[in-house]
Amino acid sequence: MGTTSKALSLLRLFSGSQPEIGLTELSRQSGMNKATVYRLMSDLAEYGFVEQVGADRMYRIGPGVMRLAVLRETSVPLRSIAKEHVSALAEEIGETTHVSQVSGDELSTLTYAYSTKHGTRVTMEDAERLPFHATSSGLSVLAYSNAALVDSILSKPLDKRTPQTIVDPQQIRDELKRISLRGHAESVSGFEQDVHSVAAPIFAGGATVCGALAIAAPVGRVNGALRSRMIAAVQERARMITEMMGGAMPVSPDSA
Amino acid sequence: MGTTSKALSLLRLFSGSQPEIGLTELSRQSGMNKATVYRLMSDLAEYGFVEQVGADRMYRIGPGVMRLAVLRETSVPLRSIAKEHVSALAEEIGETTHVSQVSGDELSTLTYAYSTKHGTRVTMEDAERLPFHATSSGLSVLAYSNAALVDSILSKPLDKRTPQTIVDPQQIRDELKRISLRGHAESVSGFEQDVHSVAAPIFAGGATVCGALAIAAPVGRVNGALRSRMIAAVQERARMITEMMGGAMPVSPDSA
DNA sequence: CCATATCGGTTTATTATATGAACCAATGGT
DNA sequence: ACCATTGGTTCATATAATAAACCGATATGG
Repeated sequence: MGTTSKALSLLRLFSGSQPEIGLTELSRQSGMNKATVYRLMSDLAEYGFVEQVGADRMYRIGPGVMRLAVLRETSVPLRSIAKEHVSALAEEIGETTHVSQVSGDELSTLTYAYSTKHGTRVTMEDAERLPFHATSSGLSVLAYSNAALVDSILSKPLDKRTPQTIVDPQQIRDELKRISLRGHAESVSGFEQDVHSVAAPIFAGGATVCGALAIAAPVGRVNGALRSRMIAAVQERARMITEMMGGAMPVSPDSA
Repeated sequence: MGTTSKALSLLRLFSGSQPEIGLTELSRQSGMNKATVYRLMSDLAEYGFVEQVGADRMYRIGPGVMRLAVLRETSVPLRSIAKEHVSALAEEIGETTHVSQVSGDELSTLTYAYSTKHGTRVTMEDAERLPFHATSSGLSVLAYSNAALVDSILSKPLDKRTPQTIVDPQQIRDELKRISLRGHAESVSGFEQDVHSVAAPIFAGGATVCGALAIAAPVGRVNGALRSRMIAAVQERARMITEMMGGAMPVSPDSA
């Protein structure tokens, strides 16, 4: 594995639930020697990708990534456009909404909004990685992705997150076909027990899928009427986000 | 120069005025061999830091940086807090406002807002690097930075952007002392001809300066009354941003 | 239409950089 | 006082990176 790849892979270890990580723990999680990790993190720090904080000198993501994010949003303003829509959608439907984004073979939460309508709600974690196979967002993205990504995802061991999680590749492929015909994905307890979610894909740069918009609600609150409203609203908002970014809805899957 | 550093230095070549760069041009600007650039960019692309677009396969910043930016904002929400304040301040004062952020020895524009009050305005460029010595933002940051950063910046050749740009290190040091006493910096045509700007520092993580808030207006519109309002407003808003991030105004400079 | 220039991309002998076992100082817990 | 664990460092050895030269494709000018 190349040196640059090793350094970048260290950045992937940070998460919403673990925003700060010490040197020895980074070595443990990455499987790299502590001296190697120290050198790589020093290089990353020099360019602002990480910084050390506190008396125990824990690492966290640094300010240097912000300039790159600003540049990214100049070209593909997914997060800034999505932010407004997830807020409006959360208030319209009264449930948690979120947008996730594809980067290579990873899907991660970009922004989310809670509704104040209920005392309980489905909660989110910043920048959380979502499994493609077990979430409505992931499935709606796969339904419009090229065969290479689908094959890559389905050829790896699929985690059975809940008793309801589908992990048979052929069953997933069949479901992807159905999703591409109806334009949205739906998951009941596939990722988290007792959470019902629906998602629709978002496209950029022509008809390339770049993420998904989803609504998530406790199973007990989702009756037929709410379910219909969720489906219609998530598809309409996803279409609006796509249009605002100058993207286009595709004519068929495997269009990439 | 280490391999990781070479790769990361390539990312610095992207800007608001040059969001897409081809392979050969990257080689030219970086001084590295084209084969080397190709390999390094391939590694960066694998982790989502860059992607290639268009028939000519130009590189641009990729989606992978967004997850890191979300994590960064979880710890230091400077951009999201600043965004609201620069909008409000632009409407309050009627001029262009912006927040910039320090990353190592670089200062770059994080977010900005225009006022709709006038037909002409000072314009900004996304993620633009700002020289410390020639901008009110840069000077207000230096006035509260540790001696190592000040020495580093002032030991390099300073660019005389306009006839009014101060480039004598001793004069700048004297000005930094005055800025730290009054709590704001002011620049008239120091960075751009006929632009008058005032800035105040923003602190995070205790009393560490992390950026600055600035107002910029055409020289001809800045009379005594407007100038006083600009100074008072930028200091008050910078203090509010600092407090919202859990930072603290310092008691004296060189406190880091 | 042809020659030339320029681009993105590739190869591999040679060169440069990275690695990690062993070590150190500091800190916290028993 | 002892032990465990942390962040940080060193340098002989191992590994990866480099870049001159090359290729195919495309665009341009004569």
